[in-house]
Amino acid sequence: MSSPSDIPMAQRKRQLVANELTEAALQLLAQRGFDAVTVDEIAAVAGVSKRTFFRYFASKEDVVVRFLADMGNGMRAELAARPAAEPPSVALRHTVAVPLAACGDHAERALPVVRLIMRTPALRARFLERQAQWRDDLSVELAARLGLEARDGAEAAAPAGLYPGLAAGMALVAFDAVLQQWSDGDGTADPAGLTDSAFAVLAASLDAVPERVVVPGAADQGRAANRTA
Amino acid sequence: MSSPSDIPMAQRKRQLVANELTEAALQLLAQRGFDAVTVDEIAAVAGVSKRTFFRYFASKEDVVVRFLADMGNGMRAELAARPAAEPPSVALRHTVAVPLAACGDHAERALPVVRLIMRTPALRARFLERQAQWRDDLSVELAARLGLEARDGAEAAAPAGLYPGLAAGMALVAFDAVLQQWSDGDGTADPAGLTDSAFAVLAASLDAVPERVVVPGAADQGRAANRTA
DNA sequence: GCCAAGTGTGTCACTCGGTGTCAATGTGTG
DNA sequence: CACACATTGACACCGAGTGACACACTTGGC
Repeated sequence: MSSPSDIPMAQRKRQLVANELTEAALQLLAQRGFDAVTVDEIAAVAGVSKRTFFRYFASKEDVVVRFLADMGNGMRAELAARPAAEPPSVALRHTVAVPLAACGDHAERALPVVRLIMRTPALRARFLERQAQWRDDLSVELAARLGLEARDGAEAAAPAGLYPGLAAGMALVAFDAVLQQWSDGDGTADPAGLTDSAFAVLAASLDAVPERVVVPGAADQGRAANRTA
Repeated sequence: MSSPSDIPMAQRKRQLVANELTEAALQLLAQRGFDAVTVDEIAAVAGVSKRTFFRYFASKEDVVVRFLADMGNGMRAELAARPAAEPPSVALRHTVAVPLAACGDHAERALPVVRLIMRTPALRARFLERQAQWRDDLSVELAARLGLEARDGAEAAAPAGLYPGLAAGMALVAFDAVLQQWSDGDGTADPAGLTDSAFAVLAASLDAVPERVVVPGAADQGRAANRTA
């Protein structure tokens, strides 16, 4: 970037190639299956070389998973933006509900991709790995939100240190369960409704925040759990 | 196997090669990292050819993940063996506690492997994929245990249909969190204690079984949740 | 002892995912 | 026009994984 004016130009060209590549990839992969399509084919359809494909995507899985990757970024931002007064169950429910709702709204495009991911082992594995990353992100966001500052150096193994990770994990279990139900069906199921149902099950544990935490919205912050210091 | 008498013979030879292979693999991989070791090297150390390696393991990841794979089988069996009177939180806690305790007992061998898996993206991904499989297994086992028979044909998206998957998922979130904490530390942490702490957080939701389920052991199964049918 | 049949293994050749390198091209700046 | 910089294609290369074939080795029957 030698000058400010070529940023928009080169940037747009880059974006255009990326779109072309994802378009070709999703088309071919959804149609013929993940293993039956080579990277060379995808690149050829997009009009570029194999080498260029790998300059845009880290792996063959990446093209597909990236398509849903924005979800993760959106989630962390969404959680950070939720009012501090909300109990964890509500804040986390909205956090996962946003990308899920996006899926439901663009079912025509999202459903085939989600289905492809869910039933292709290699893609499912990469997707779960990404979810684990989201879990860590949500975990620190949640800890900060609740005033449970994780001391970076000494990571205490106390229950209070376990809660954020567990809560974030639970939220993502719900996320995954909804996605699975939705992709198993014919797309007519409502992700929002499924999300509400799932969080109705999880809410009890989500709002039982350990330690000295104040959760204004919750009627009673039972400091129940705290054994095995 | 042309005769019954060669089953023990050939079988033992097979087992011996498999052991040799895993031994060599774990040794090399834990020492030099996953990407820095080729399958040819592993096979050479074990005294066989690359081709033979792939006759025993489906992939390079498989050698490592298989080492912890028995966990999954053990879990389903353990859950099935728990007394029916136990509330889900207790039954599931024991279910995941068994393999976790096994890790703690054989820390010398298990810790390096767990560490390798947890911090190698490719291995972590495959491990999570396997956990997803366990989740499905535990889910059906749990449904059977609670009398929530999943009609195979028509998979209803009702809350009652969501619960088993969520509960199993929560148990595995705890499992994963404990494993992560344990592998991050120096191995002196007690998996059993961590497991108890984790389930103390999750218990409230785990025992809130929706619908007409009877959980004898639980003093109070708040059937709070059940909105948005 | 010899000869099937079956199984495990090594070798070779090959495909495909993924990476490093370099030369060519294009684009914006002085 | 000359210069720097970014992007690309072409090529070579490595490693994972697979298919095919030939060569052992074991086992059982004659």
